[in-house]
Amino acid sequence: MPRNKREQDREEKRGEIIAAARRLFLSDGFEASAISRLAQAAGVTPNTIYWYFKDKDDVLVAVLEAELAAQLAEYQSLPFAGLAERLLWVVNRLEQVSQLVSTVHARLHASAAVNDWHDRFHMLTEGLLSAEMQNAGGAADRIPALVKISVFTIEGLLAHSLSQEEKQNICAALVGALLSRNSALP
Amino acid sequence: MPRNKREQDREEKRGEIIAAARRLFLSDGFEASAISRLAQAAGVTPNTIYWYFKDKDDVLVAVLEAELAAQLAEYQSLPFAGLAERLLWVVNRLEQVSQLVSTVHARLHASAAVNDWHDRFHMLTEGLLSAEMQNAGGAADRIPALVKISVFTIEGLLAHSLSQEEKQNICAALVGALLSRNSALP
DNA sequence: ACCTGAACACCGTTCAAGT
DNA sequence: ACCTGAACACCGTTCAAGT
Repeated sequence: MPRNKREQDREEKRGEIIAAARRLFLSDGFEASAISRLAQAAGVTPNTIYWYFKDKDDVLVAVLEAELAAQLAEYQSLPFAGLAERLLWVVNRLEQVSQLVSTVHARLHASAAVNDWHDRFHMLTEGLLSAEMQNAGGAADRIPALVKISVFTIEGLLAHSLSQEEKQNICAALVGALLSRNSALP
Repeated sequence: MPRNKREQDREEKRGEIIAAARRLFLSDGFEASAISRLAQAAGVTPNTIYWYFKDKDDVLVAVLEAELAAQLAEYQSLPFAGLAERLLWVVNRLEQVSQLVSTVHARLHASAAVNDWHDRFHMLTEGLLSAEMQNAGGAADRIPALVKISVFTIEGLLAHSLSQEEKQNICAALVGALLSRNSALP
């Protein structure tokens, strides 16, 4: 957090650019959101963006960090503890920012910064899911692979637009597989 | 197939451009393969590409169609019939063109042509996998969701670079879930 | 029908110059 | 420290002109 007026101003301006970028990225997508349009939406000149950010992918990472921080705060204070409930909450939240999710996967191979953020995100979320599963009494040795399958299934649900019915069937089948005798989760 | 000399020439030239594009897309990625470089690799002028293809995404779709046709021919004449064996073969083949897989997902939202091809590809492959599962004696009503989870897991394996050990664990867990009592596949 | 040279509009990014 | 105007190199794509 800022330690003086100058830094506070800087953070404010950065925050405005990030907010404008988030809006544009979500509505039009990363590629269709030119730096010039982004600057216009934030009320600055295109090259001003480069005073606050290294490049366009750096703006994306800043948007992702802000979004993650906000969602994580909500997640921590969720009023329910069940695995299935918490999983569904996460999927619903991710669905609202699915445009960002696909952008991350699209920029992964072009930007080291996005790749790093993506790695950290997976470690964090898979750590959380792993903890939830252990909490639910799963056998420790089977959990890592089941976590990956769960995460990949969620990513697949987000990337491919499916009907509500299909989504429910898939979620039910996934939870069924997680809870089956075979996977040693009660 | 071409019906006269003229059409044959046309198909030949098209094929050369497609071959050059496949090479570049796989080694450098779609975005890094500028039309100008693609033209140079094929021995033509940039705007000649536009005589044979509508736009850059149309070149991508042509590459995908050629690749799919080639792989499908091999798949049909596979010497083994086991579900796990055939699944592993598909994953290994997809891994060698994972750059194309991620490109498809990246262009999905920007190009209607790529989106259409992707839809057809999923219908085809999910149809095949569904048939393999029924062949293995799975309960018909549970198959669609399990197919989706399998496909999403494969896509996840391709998109996120994992160690060989992790991949094996995930594949084993997936097959375990497919074959479990719960999923009604013997 | 096929291919080219030259141009167009746009992109992300840089830089010297201002305050 | 912060911001701008102007430019740079590059991109996908188009088009009039040639054969």
